[in-house]
Amino acid sequence: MKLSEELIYRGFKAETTIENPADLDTRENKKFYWGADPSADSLTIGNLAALMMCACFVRHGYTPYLVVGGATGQIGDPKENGERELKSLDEIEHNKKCIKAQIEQIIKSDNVIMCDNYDWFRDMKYLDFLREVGKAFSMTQLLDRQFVQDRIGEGGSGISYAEFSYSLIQGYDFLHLYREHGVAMQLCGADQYGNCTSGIHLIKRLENGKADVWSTPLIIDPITGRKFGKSEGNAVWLASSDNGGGNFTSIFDFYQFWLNQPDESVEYLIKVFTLLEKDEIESIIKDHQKAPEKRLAQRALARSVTEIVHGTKNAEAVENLTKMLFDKNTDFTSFSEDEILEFTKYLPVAKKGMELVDILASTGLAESKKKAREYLAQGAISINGVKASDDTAINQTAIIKKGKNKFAVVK
RNA sequence: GCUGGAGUCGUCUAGUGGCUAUGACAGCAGACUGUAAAUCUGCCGGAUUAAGUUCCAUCGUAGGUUCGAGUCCUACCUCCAGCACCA
Repeated sequence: MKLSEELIYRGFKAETTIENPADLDTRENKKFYWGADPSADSLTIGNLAALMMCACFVRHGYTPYLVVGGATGQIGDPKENGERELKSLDEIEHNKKCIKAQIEQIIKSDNVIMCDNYDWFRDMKYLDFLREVGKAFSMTQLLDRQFVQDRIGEGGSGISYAEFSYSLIQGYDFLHLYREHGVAMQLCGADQYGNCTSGIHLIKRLENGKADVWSTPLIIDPITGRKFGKSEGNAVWLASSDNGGGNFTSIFDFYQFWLNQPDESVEYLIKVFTLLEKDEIESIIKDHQKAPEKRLAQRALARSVTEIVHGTKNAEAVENLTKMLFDKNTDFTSFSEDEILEFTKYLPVAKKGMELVDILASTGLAESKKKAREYLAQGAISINGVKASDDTAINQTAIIKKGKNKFAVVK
């Protein structure tokens, strides 16, 4: 499949300045740029969708310039509904490192070029910036942008000068990469399209050059219609919370997230988030439609995404784990030492001898002891496959289950 | 700078001195299912208890008035609108 065909097949096409997608196949300048701000110490599956698109370009011979926004991250990309908290410089430094590692894990290619826009902003002088970049923008145009309109005026939440200027900074990135490396195309999520066009504008204005933007639709939660992202509070993180990774998403939960996708979304998600070929996808979807209760498509999706993000070994392990934990015939008391040991790598662990309520709270199965009691009363908790309703001490090795797909090990 | 309006749970929202801060969405759990969707039921600040038992917190921040404050007063912060100043 040609690049243009694949992009459209996988649903990676939203607004773009490229009139005929087929131009992408024959384009001489096969360099593109994509950027992410270090606003957290992990990317989410929203970023992953854009990265999968980048990977698609890379597979077709494009050279990626991947920018971590050390400078833009210090300002913050304006949201629709309110000013962002400024991050401390230390935090940004830390976030940059984490995000870089994640990007490298997903875009595997020898000619990836990683950049940090702080490198070219560090020594930028304010006056120089205004004279060169500021002069190239008309205030009317800037004020006309949708998010500015949303935030200024009746019912708006206001916007600071700093955030207002964000788009110029990002625009300058594009100009810089165009000048220094001859990059003439930017990839982005549809929400960034406006920012990207600032770059095009600058390149045209100052270099009399032609540059393009290609954007991918935002990944929308099909049920709620909201996008997946950290601002929405329903983030699925790429970083794993296993081995003390804080509030991120454990590999097991990550896998479960995909496995639980409704039938209506699975085809769309599998195209975006996996590297499976068209005929593979088609045959999976066909089989899936014949027997949706087998969740074949969800399984393929979950396996494949987990593999991309967390590696084959982890993906295999949680897939296995899932099989054992969800098989109706499983006798929970018959697991071997080795199997239990394997569980503890991916599931929260509590020491035996503790009260059940404490176990639930300390493993995070319940957010608080109060919740733990509530779950017990509702019959949401089972021990080794048997429903529990009382708060007793657990003195043997056991698998605790809360709800449909949250587990912990007592050992 | 002046005048007026606004700030309530993750989000939107009701609440003009009276005890228990509405309602919706999102989220979580139960039933039914296929670890799906839809539907029905319950929960939805924290701790504590055999127990809705008791305690604490909470309507932008800090004070005050009052037996009693989300509600009234004062100051401050943030936002919006209009006017003025400066152009």
